[in-house]
Amino acid sequence: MPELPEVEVVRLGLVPAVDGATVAGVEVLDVRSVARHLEGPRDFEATLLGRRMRTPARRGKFLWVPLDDERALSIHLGMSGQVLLREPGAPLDRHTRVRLLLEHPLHGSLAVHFADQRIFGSMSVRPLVGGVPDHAAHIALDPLDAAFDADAVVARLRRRRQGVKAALLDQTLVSGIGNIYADEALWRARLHFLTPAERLTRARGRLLLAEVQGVIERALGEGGTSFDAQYVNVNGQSGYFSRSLQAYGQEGRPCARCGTPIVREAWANRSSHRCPRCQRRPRGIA
DNA sequence: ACGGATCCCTGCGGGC
DNA sequence: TGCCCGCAGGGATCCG
Repeated sequence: MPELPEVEVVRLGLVPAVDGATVAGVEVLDVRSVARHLEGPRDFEATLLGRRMRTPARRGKFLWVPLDDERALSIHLGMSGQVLLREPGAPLDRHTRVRLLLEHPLHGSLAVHFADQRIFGSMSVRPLVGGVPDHAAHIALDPLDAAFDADAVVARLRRRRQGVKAALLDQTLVSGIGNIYADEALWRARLHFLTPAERLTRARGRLLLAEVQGVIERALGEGGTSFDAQYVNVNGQSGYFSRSLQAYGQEGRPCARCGTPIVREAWANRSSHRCPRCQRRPRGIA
């Protein structure tokens, strides 16, 4: 479920809790949640135990906690993952799949619950390659990265024949964008999701990326997008950006620009939302 | 290179 | 009430 802003909210919540903490306990409650730890659940537990944690980092939707041994605890929230900070011995949250016990030199003991309803998310310990977990090596920089080069991304975008939404969702081109923020950025840029990326002018491409950046920053400022209790921060609280959505989930509601009802269309086994007037189907596209 | 389908899962809300 | 269906914010992989 979570996209870049939601993952960043989780990362920010984790920083003070885990930076400098030592892992004092690890319990895998559902082995499926550590399937990406190739050495198995027992190794996951043994490997983490006693490790000191450093400042959590993120690229796109990948989140990780660097350890004291050139590896990192890698966390991907998938569609329904949550990282929750709890008192030690606190009752398990629903769908808790992994529980960590940490000892922090300043804050004392703390439990970390990894809860995940659908188990598309995962935890694993992975070697860091160039500062990034090896299984995220193919992920492109995200729009919040200091080294993000918008012009370079636009240049690559304009070489793609695929529809612009498919390009935005391709994590090897630019990372962190999911279905919500793709629809929001396209609405802001007044682009139909099937517009071939190669048809964008350089200026239009830059504008689109600026809209991506803008919507991500605003969402982050609101604590992310929550539709229900599914996406929450490390303290179990929802974000407020769902109030500001203009396209995603707005089927039948008037477009904020022109009043035409927003439509929802099936696309690539998911949904796309757009204003049929502001975001016209491009010529020659069925 | 790209679109599309499939799989990994659980749970919800709507329609009948 | 109960059952079936569609749907859900991700992504790896395979096929054509």
